Amino acid sequence: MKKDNSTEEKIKQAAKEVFISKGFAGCSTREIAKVSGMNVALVNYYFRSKSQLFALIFNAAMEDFTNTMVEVFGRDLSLPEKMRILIDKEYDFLTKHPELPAFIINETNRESGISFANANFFEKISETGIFEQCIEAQKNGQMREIDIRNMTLFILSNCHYPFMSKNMMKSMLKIDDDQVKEAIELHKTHVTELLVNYLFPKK
Amino acid sequence: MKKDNSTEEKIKQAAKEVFISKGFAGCSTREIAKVSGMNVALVNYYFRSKSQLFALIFNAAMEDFTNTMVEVFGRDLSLPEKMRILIDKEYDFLTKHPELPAFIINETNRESGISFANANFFEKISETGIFEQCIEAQKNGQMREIDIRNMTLFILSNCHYPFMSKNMMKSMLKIDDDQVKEAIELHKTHVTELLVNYLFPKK
DNA sequence: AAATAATTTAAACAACTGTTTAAAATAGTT
DNA sequence: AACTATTTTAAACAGTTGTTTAAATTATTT
Repeated sequence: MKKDNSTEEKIKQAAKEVFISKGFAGCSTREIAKVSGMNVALVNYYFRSKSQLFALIFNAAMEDFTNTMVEVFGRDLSLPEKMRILIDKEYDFLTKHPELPAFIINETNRESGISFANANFFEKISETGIFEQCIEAQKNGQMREIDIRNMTLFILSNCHYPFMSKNMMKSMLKIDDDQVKEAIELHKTHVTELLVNYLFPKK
Repeated sequence: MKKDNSTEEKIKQAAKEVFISKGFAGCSTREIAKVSGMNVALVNYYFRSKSQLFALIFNAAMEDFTNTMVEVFGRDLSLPEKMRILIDKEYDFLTKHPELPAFIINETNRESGISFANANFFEKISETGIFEQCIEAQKNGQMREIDIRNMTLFILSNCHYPFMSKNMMKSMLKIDDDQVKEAIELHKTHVTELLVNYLFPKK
């Protein structure tokens, strides 16, 4: 009945680790069992099937993934301030969880197509009032006329992609881990200026 | 001995299709055989193993993937012109091959780590003289002081991500295929202005 | 204390995995 | 025509897959 060091929790932690780094198709229930220190039967005893365990992990990851955006958009700040803080927080989060964007995008593209419990993302974003704030700013000429979807795409592209492409960059540009880290840190400041300048042009 | 409709070519085509849409771990040799209309033994008869067949497909995909950049950078044009044409061509290419960026990034992140035959990408880009052209433009104050690695990352982020995240966007923003297509087309023009304005600021 | 419920284990299941074998069919050469 | 080399086939291989079973162990309740 204890929640912390229970078998259930151990398996969930192992599943999180294994699923996120190898993907649904790239690992087996036996591997998850081994990492958790338990056996195969226990995985299905607590979670019924590989798919159900995966859905649990995926939805939690999705939640983490969208949290920052909802939280920052909900604050009482100007749009440029929100943008700067959001990018900063996204880079912080992704530095700690660099595998997450690739995991989510991959699994979202899987043939089987996930149930997607976090489809209420749109509502959550909507409730922050960010849309109204953008429309207001656009009316006042403080913000470029741009669809919110494109703005979102800008943010995600420039925050997620650098982390997703780490290994590709390493190979293509023949640089090592430290140089990648350095490049990403520098990139954050570029991205901030890039987006703020474009979305909220002076003059 | 004929090259075109041979068994070998049929299998290669099927492998390309299956590998790119499902990934190495997400498919079996039997599936590739079935799609090609052949049987399992023939796959290994012509390509020795699943891994070797995959390496073939991956390297060809990587080649296609980097071609546009090498080709456009090699032209005799100003940097802003190159940038505009490159983005246009990337979006064209990715409209035809939307699964490619996710495929390459995924497989590059696989634990096993691919051999990466196309590690000469850096040389190819280097030979176009783009680095010298950037340094020259930066000296003349026509281009922002930015590392070429970050410039590359900007281009890739804003071209690849929209296609990779198609399905995620569909779910998150609750839009359909047509709206995604529309948003991406519009996004291309934003990306062009975004990058050209930032990299080559007026004044 | 015995009786009941929850958890853990080892073993089995059928289906599928990548790969190999050896025989059959076809094509090419002499 | 007979002979050789290439291609194709069906079947088998050993190992892995997700999942289930039934017995053994532990915890909880009476």
